[in-house]
Amino acid sequence: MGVVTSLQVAERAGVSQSAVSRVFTPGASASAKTVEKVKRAADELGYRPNMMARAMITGKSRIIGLVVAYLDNQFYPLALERLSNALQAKGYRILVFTASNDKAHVARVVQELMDYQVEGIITASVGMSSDLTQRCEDAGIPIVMFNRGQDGGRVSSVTSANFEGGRKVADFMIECEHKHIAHISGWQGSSTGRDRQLGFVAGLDEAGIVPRVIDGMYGRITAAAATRDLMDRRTPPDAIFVGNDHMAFAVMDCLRADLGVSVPDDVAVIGYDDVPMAAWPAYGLTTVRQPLNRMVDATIDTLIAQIDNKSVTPKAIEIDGDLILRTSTRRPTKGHDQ
Amino acid sequence: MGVVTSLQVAERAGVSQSAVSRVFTPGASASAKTVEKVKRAADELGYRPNMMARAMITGKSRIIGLVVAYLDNQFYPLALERLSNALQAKGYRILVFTASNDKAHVARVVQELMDYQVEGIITASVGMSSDLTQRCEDAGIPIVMFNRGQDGGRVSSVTSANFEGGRKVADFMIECEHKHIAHISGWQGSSTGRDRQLGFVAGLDEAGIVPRVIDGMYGRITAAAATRDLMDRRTPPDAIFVGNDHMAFAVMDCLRADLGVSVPDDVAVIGYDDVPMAAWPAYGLTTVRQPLNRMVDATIDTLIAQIDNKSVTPKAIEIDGDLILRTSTRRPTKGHDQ
DNA sequence: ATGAAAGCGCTAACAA
DNA sequence: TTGTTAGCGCTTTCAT
Repeated sequence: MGVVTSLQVAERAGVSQSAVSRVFTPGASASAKTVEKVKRAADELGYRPNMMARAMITGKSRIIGLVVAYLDNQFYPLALERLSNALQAKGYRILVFTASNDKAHVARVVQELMDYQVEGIITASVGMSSDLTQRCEDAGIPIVMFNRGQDGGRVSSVTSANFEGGRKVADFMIECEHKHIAHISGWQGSSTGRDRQLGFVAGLDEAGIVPRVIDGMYGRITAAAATRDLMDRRTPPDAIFVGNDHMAFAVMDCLRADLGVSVPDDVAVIGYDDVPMAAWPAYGLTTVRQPLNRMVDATIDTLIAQIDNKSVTPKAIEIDGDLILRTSTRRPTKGHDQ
Repeated sequence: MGVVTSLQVAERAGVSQSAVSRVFTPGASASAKTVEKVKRAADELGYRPNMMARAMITGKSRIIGLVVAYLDNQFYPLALERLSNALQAKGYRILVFTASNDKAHVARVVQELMDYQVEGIITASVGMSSDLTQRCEDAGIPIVMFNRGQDGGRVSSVTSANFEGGRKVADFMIECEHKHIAHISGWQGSSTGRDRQLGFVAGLDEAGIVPRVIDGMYGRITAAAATRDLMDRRTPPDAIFVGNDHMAFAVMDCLRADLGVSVPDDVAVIGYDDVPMAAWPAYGLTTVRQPLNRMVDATIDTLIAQIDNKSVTPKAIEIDGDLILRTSTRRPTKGHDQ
């Protein structure tokens, strides 16, 4: 039957129970002979240490909590996969919760994670209320927000340089001499959505251009509706910056299939993220790359640093990403500086 | 500081520690007055039961292990999201591991899951060796394989009716009077890949057609290579059945962008899964639907039944899915029966 | 309905 | 290096 205890192994190996424990504890010492005897007995019995019991004693569960919202935007499954792999490689397990962007829901879920004594929490693209942040701090559980910032700066976050990213798109559109520019923004309830828009607007402002802006809410349907709205105006845009790739695909679909508009000839479209699909020929989406691997590495490094040394202060990390030129835009007419 | 124990709550509430335990134990009894006192004290102290300790005693961790392979095929993130939501709703948490399709890797990962005393395991599209199956059985841990079958029938599995699905595609192609038919199959190391191919070949056989078959290995690059291979022949196919949507998109990209071939005019393409992207106008992929929600429900029901009653026998559940007609195929020239 | 007491399987001092 | 001992925070008899 399944449950073999260290005591049974000890009896079979003819040593004390603590000897068994030591053999299976990474930083412990036992004579080669003891190790040999114990390992043999353990193998014969099919013994494996009970991680729950170990976690209870040590206070270290070796589990990281991951809170993630919707998985229909390809960026997140990929982030999840990378985070999972990297964490596994470092000996951590992942307890996953899905949560909507509703703060109350997130709070419930984070609370549950804390009940499981997770050593740290990563939230991927969900917002945290500041009292929730406080509770985690009180409980001594480090948090890193992935792809979302937080105003207070009381919690670590890893994002791409969203403001600069938005500005890069603006600069490019100016070079291309687009005149009628629109922005279907990321959800304005998210820092990423706001920052990209802010950078974009600031960049266009230098050329004296004020874009039309509609909140796309990170959804396909809302983005398509926004597209139709934009194109119905007397002077439809000749370039649209979309708050992320996921929406940009919907925008391109709407433009081409519903409205019969050509991309990039009639309208240029630029996204944000550079998910793999952006490179597929069906879209060829020009977009600002979020360097996923570097973001994941930064997230994990930050989290583990905070786990190992609770006193390190939270920091907001921004990782720079390039504008990747593809076929959803034309080449600039002027030279592209730098 | 974070750690508040039931003992501290007991002292503050002026009751015994066991009283506190009972108040927080679902099936226990305490007087309204005690409940009131304890809840108030717990709130003031910010007490929450330690799930690790509880799990250690009861042997019920309320955790389900989930082993998943690659997340780049949209079908899996969606499945993960649905499984996660449904399991959360039933009070279970999910410990996620990513594993390659390498049996040794899967074995390691499942073993680790067992170390955490998970109450059950779901494997999504990864294969299990039979001795691993045996070990889980010995440990009394139920397993359900999602979207993969197992020959022995010693473990439960939930799949779509893959053989019938393949046959439906064959019937449709025959109705459309396609003559030169090819199949870029799912990985032949997977039951799903094999069953779909078997059904397809069997269906075509009734019309005396033998398709050209290449293993697409579930990858974009391999699928594109297979496409090029097929189209280079003296008599290129006029219809291709692709083992899943993920590859089918690559096939369509290759056909249209690389080879300048029209879909469906020159070649019809049919996929398998019906991921959301299949309905996007850029592809409009005709495909066999795998009813995700029903598959998820069946998976969870089966798993929980086995957890609640260890003696229920494993069963292989197959869920029927329709062929969804879109623009990657022409309408049949003959009437479509039924 | 309640409290006292005995562990769950393990780690971590402490002696030896 | 080893065994002995004392818990980790909780659930669960067993009396009361």
